Amino acid sequence: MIKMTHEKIRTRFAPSPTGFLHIGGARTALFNWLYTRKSGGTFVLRIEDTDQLRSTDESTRAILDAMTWLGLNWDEGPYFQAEQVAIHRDMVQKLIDEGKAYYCTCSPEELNARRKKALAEGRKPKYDGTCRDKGLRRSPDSVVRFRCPEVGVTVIHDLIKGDISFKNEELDDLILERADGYPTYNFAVVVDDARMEITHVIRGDDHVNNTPKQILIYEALGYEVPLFGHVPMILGSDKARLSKRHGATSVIAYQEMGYLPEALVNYLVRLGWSHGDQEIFTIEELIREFSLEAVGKSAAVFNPEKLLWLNQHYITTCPEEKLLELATPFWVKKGFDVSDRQYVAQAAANLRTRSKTLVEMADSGSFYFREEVDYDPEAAAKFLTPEYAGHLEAVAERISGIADYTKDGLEAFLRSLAEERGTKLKWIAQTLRVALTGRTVSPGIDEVMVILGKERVVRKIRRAIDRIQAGG
RNA sequence: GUCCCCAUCGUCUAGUGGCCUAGGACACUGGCCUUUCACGCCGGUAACCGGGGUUCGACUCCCCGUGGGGACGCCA
Repeated sequence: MIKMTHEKIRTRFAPSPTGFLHIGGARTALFNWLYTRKSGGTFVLRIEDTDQLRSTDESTRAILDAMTWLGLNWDEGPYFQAEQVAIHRDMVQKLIDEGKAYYCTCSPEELNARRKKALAEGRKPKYDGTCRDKGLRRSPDSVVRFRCPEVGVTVIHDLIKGDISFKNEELDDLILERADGYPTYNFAVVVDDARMEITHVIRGDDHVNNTPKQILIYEALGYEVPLFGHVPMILGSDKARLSKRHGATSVIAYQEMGYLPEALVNYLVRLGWSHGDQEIFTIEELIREFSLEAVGKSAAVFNPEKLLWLNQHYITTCPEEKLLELATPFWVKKGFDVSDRQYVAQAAANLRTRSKTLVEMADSGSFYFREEVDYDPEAAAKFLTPEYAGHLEAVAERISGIADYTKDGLEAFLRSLAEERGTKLKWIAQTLRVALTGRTVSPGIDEVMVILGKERVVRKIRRAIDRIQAGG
């Protein structure tokens, strides 16, 4: 309770703007966000755009949009790393002045050749120190390398994985500043995290091997070393790193496929983190219960089926007004008239228990919006026949006389009609189903009739009868 | 190749030395409900990688092996 300001937690999410927000990145951002919200800290967004060739504004935009969609709001930023080059250069100079870094003129080609040779000979392909003690000065194509300690051990006290130690001799004299004057990732990330006073660095565990080098740089610069938490990777069904081969990996793609952000967040958080046997979490619960200690240490396989299940859960349980908002755009995209909100809301409510995604809902509910029924050939061949035409005629004739035009009233009407006509409800229901929806699969036919309303029902039945009389 | 990490049902996981003849969830599956399809309800199949220790007692601790992942860029 004392020194609150000093203990305030500051985290960051630092994507590089070279593509869309990836599922894995989204989970990392989510863990950072939850950890920060739980502790009342500050969540910083920083765009790592020091790679001038690959960074694009479109990617930055896309990443911001995806985070917003997921509800991962940030408190500071976005900061752009490339805007800090002057500071990065000062820091590099400081290291050179102190003898902690040196200029190197080995060409990329040479380095590549040496790397290949080392690998072929079974050695670790680290920089061989050619320029380390040459005392070179800056030149047009020189780079700056870190003078890495050759003895000693560097240990990471990881919040998720526990202590991890590395022998410094295994580490490399990594490049700090490129020939183009821009800092490399491992240097820029240290300077920026330190300057932004990041207290907890939560990131993917593919960064574990970079961490000892970064710790050494923090120390060389005289900065305080933050706490680290490395979250395990997300794998595809073949246990290989998740990639496009395994299906959609972009967060926005899931939005387009009709997933709810709540579902994706809930799925992602349970991939690696757990809280007893609980599967469904509200955001409030997550903020309350989340902890890095409960994050597992092993990589997790991405399972689209479970995501689908969660999506269905959120579709079936969200409030009706919310559902209307969610579903409408997908029908708009199909070119349907959605001006009657009441009608759209009823259609969506009617379809929610049988839709795993909003796209599925929009597809299976198209009949609600199409005047012309799009008959499934097989279904029409089986039910839109002279044999069943009488059922349709009867319904069309009697429908205006149905006083209790509700689900129950219609069910009673159809049952008595079946009895009257000496058949089973099943045959009348299926025939009606094909006439009204074009398919043999649909929501309960009485519900469909209620939502469609008498006029539409009669029009569709007339059309079906015409079709039968025309001989299919 | 070297270094680092990991290892419970097909998948996500619970489990922190005895409560485990290992629990939940997804998927799969049998049944019920039923105007089709879903939903819902009831039930089922399915796992502690292998070998050594430590201990009265190991899924839980230690070691080795095996398997998987990651890193080894003037990418991040």
